[in-house]
Amino acid sequence: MRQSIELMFFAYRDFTGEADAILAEQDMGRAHHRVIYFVGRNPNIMVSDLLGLLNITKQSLSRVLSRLVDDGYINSVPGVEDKRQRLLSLTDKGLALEQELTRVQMARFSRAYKTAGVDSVDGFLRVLEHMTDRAPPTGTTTTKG
Amino acid sequence: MRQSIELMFFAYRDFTGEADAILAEQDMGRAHHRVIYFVGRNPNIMVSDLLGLLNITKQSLSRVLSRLVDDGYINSVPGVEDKRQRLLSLTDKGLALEQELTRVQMARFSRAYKTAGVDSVDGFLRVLEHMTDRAPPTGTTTTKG
DNA sequence: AAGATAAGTCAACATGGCTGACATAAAAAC
DNA sequence: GTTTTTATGTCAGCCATGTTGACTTATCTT
Repeated sequence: MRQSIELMFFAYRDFTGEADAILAEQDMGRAHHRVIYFVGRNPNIMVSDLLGLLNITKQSLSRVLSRLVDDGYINSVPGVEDKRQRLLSLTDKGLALEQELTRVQMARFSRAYKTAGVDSVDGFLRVLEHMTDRAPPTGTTTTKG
Repeated sequence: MRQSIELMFFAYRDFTGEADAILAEQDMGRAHHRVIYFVGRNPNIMVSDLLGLLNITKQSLSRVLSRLVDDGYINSVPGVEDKRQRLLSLTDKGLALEQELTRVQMARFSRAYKTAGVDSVDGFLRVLEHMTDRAPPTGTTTTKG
């Protein structure tokens, strides 16, 4: 049980470590990564929805997002139905970075999945889902009902 | 695969969230928690070993550790064999806080383990172990060799 | 005696959270 | 059509926690 807590700490630290190193090369941090990642996963997301996903204040987001837009990683276009909104999406440059970052993290998962044995994956994902406060997506890793 | 990355992010955030709230009541942060936790797990650990575990600089640790010693959460006593060392251990007060924090995190794991199904636990731990850069402790969650 | 090690300190800096206050444009409500 | 609410952005400052570099002290090792 205590072992679980400890593993969670080390696993997360190492999980984010590689991506952090790549980001550091472009003078970016984990915050930039999260924005790039969630915009990539949710194309044309509006700012307030992104805030909700990230669970941070708009002032915090602003510092990071402005930089990403200025540097051409993210497009910000006014909504057509509601012109107050800024709809966010990755540029080609942003997509490239997102993929590079995702690649190293996926590689870590692949390696862990392989060495732990594929039988372990289902259980891993099931537990992880139930660790969050969010409603677990129903019918996802349900190999067994 | 991408889902794994996302789950990892949310699971860790929510995993630390409850403890963060308790710590905030005593005007402490996650850094204090980590120190309390690892000192609790490694009684009479010396400072440089703790630094190695936490992977931070002594200057970073100093701010947090000084406070914990001053406020009576942690004992710091010179080593008997090597008087340069400061051996760290939890006081009763420190132990009480550590247990309170660990309790909420263990509760989250219990809940997740229960709802995900006990069959999932072994796989979860196996994968988590292999996610880290550290040599996975051999023979731990090995239900199946 | 000289050098290495364990620990601590001072100073300065970066990142990424936070609050509060305020501005603007557009939509919604009346 | 005026008012209010909403979506966004911005300025200013605070806090926690990480960093580097330089230097001190005590103690152990050689």
